[in-house]
Amino acid sequence: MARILITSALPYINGIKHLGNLVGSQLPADLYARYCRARGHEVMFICATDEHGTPAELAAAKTGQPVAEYCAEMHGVQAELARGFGLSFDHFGRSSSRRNHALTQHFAARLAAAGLIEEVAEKQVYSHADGRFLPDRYIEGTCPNCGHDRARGDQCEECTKQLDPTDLINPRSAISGSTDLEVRETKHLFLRQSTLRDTLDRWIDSQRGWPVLTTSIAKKWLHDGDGLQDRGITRDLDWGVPVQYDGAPWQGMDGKVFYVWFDAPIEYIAATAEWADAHGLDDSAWQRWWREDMGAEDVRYVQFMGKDNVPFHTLSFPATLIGSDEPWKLVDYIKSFNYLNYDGGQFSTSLGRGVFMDQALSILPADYWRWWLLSHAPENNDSEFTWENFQASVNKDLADVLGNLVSRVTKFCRSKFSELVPEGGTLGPREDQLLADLTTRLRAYEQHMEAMDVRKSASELRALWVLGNEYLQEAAPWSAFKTDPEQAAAQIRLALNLIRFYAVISQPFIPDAAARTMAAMQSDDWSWPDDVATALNTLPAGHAFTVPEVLFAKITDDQRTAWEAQFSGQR
RNA sequence: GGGCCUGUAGCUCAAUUGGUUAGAGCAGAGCGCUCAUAACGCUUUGGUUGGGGGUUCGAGUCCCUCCGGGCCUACCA
Repeated sequence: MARILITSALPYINGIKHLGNLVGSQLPADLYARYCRARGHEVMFICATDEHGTPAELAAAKTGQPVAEYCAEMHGVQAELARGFGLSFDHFGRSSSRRNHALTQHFAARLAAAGLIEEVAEKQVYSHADGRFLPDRYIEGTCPNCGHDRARGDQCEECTKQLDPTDLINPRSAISGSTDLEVRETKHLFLRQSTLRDTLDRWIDSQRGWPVLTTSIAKKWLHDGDGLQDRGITRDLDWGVPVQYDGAPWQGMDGKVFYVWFDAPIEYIAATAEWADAHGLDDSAWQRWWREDMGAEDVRYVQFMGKDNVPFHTLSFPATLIGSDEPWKLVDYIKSFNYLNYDGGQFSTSLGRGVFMDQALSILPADYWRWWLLSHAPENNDSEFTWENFQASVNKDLADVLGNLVSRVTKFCRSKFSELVPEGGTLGPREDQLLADLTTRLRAYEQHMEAMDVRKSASELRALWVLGNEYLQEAAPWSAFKTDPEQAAAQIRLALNLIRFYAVISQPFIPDAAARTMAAMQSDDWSWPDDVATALNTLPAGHAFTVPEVLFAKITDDQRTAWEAQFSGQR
């Protein structure tokens, strides 16, 4: 039994996430967490909402709520949706928690003590009308290069030229439209991560088997141009972790907060502390996951994230942990994902294009989404959601191959025998062959799951389901029943056990259907089938079961067409 | 501009890292079965691996070049 720490990239607080966000981090992390638990490992699966930053403040302002209230509400919404999708977090925390405030300030102090914090005076654009400093992208104006009149302060989207806000002609606030802007000097803290470049480089080199996507992004940032740049880790905002606090090793930072990308990863640790608090445990309970001097030396730590998050997890966060000069647990494996597109374009929150988590659950059960998203996870490339593909995959895989198998076996048994596992008969070479095939494929499935090869795991699982249909076709208990009912009884007894077996191994992908199946088999034996023959003897003759409701209703053409229209944009 | 990823059957993807005749699922065609959600099984059609050139006994895989798609480029998170 191993101890496995799993974190999913934190979903940002400003709204409901779409399916692309879900499949890029939380969902595959959940798959892995469920699998590890099923194998008997001790798992700590952590996620949280990322609540700080300008977008959160603006989103709150839009609703007219105080930002703290807005975040609390949205956290509740996201937590509910996570439950709806069956995301089995041990704790779903908040980066605005007291724990994160304390830890973020702790790390900042440690980094300062190690000489890794530098005060830098910068010039930034201040908007009088908005009463705030504006991040570059929140300043709009005319591009000096191509004349596009909606160029942003960081880059012109029309000609892709990178800009400085002061380059813009007729700059204005993207928030209010105000042109009453002023360049002001403001003091910020920088993390001197450039001094850790070689350390980080060696650390990344020492990792084996990380996805190319992960290492290539990290290497780019380490070696591109002048190499790894120092980063500002504070901002002129109200909502966040205060930079000036009791015991802070600097002065004059009042009214500033730490930048989200400094405090968000620290929330992985803080959320584990929140978990301990929520369970009435003391600090040692979370420290044994995070401190190598307090029991975390045998922990394997795996992170899941979309590719946009890679630089922060390969460089900034490790720099924070290493720079603290305390024995914090570093990540062992970073599983990163490409993007999921929607029907020929990108998901768009602003245009309401694509399917969002709340909408998804309102039209179909979570398992449908989980199965499609995971079996099409964008591991090697960006992938694409189309309704046609969704309908075809879900109907074939879930309804026909798995759902119908459960249906045909249980109904056959009910009509020819009873709602009890039938007794009598013996198993023969055909059954031995099935056990051998199941074992081979199950071992392959386990290997893919352990390697976090999501798509391959899905296709192997599906192949395991297919073995059941192949066996039934060959054994043909409906024929055997006419001449040798005992033979049919033995076959169906095996098939009923196979259904429970499928519930166990499918649970990481489709937990709801697995639970319903297990309930129908009137069992609660979720133990992993280390030995297939033993697993297929779990339900003895005479054991009662029920015929479950249709496990997966098919998606009709009418539904597909309607949804296609409904989600095409303009939410 | 620079960097990275990518292009394989109508569609979605594999191919043990250079090794026999490029494989699966879906869709299509044919046959079988009748327990089942018109479900299942078997067989089968379908490929100049984006184009061109090169290295090699051997290239989907390595190199060059051209074409297409995507991402990143540090103040969105």
